[in-house]
Amino acid sequence: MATPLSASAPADCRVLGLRERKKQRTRDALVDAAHSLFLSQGYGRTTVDEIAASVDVSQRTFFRYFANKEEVALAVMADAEEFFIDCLRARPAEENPLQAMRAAITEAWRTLGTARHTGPGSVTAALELFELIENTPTLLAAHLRHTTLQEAEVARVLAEREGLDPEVDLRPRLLAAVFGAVVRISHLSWSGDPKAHQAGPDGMIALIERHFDQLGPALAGSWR
Amino acid sequence: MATPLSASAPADCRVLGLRERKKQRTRDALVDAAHSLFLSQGYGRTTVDEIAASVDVSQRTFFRYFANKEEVALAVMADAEEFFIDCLRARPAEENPLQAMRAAITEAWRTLGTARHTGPGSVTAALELFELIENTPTLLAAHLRHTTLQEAEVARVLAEREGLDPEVDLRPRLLAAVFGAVVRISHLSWSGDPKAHQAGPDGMIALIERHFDQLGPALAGSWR
DNA sequence: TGCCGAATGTCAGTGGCTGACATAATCTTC
DNA sequence: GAAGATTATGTCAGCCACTGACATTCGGCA
Repeated sequence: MATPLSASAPADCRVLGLRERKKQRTRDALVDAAHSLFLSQGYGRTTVDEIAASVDVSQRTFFRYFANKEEVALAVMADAEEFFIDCLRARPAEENPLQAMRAAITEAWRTLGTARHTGPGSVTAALELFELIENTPTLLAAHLRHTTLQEAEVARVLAEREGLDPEVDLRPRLLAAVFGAVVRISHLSWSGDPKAHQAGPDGMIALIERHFDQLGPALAGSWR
Repeated sequence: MATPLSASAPADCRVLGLRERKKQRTRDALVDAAHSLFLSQGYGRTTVDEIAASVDVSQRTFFRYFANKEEVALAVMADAEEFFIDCLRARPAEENPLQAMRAAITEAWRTLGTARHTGPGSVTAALELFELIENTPTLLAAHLRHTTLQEAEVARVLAEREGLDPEVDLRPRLLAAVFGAVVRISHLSWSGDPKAHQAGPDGMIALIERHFDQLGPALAGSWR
């Protein structure tokens, strides 16, 4: 379902009607305009009117595309998360849950990394978003909430892979939540470490791997 | 520092001046009024004006006590979380990190459970809040954000206990985040299970323990 | 008692967000 | 290709969360 990152899909432009294409274009334009405004002036000092005006649509139209101001900022992230879930679903059944999750997230990052290297909707642009989100309380809150919703979906996928009922067995939801926590801490480390930014997606993958490797030791009885 | 739950501290009323006591009273009144309004009408259908009016205070005053509408709803939770951190700090140094965390949270729940059984600010009232938070997107988002801030503090405490630098060693932040995830899933299970509500704090403790016990199995290679 | 500072009230204004209705653009069907 | 059904958009009015500025009142204290 989800294409790598939100911006206009190159294919299937012909099959969709004019109406759908137009909608996609204004949506993308809104996301791009919002991003550049947010990154240059900051989230709080950017009004919805500004965003709408810079795409020549009314404020009312903006709110027909996005439920609120946060959503336009998190749209790219949301697509990336959905893409991760698609990757997870596609993992072979032989892999155990933890293996599948780790494989899915590195695969997701690598795919997104090769898809587009520049411009709005690129990985580097998406990475800039992390800083913005982390430094904007409202955005961080909205992002965390969205993440927990995705975790519920991840838990469902895991339960299905293993033929379990997620209402009864605690492990799917537990693993999904722990996985989410590890990824989040990795993102946090990433945005606190300028060196990691150069490496692009690979740097992020390496960071996530390091954190996963420390998961066992962190939960071990003694840290000595 | 933190007293068990927010409502008026019984002691030290005499030492504080009239001014401070009055402030504490209006603050508590605002929290109580907000809670009963939120629980009866819902969060979204309650205006700040209503809350302020039912305590005979101007809207402007409300916003001098609470930065926003969410804060008044989460005030009790925030105090409880801070109390947990105090419990964690007080754990003996011999305990390993995971032991200390588990001990601290059961201790926190037990203390809060025995402190007050009825009325606003009681544990049962606090438990009702979980449902409200979980069913109110805005509140859930704000709560999750606040939780991650607390996790940073937890990570600092853990690092200090073990004489580590939380900037270098990944384990403190990792364990704090995983712990937060486990507690959150427990809260979620709790609010989805009416049976658990009867047992009060003990029911919650039992749920958290069960989830912790499943943490190892969830992270194990195979689930078969 | 009288002064200082802190808490509160009032007021005006900004900005996010929504419902209702009218208009204009696309899609459909003949 | 025109009529009519859908759907996207604009406009307008309004609610509500939140803020700055200024005036007023109240508690602390000499």
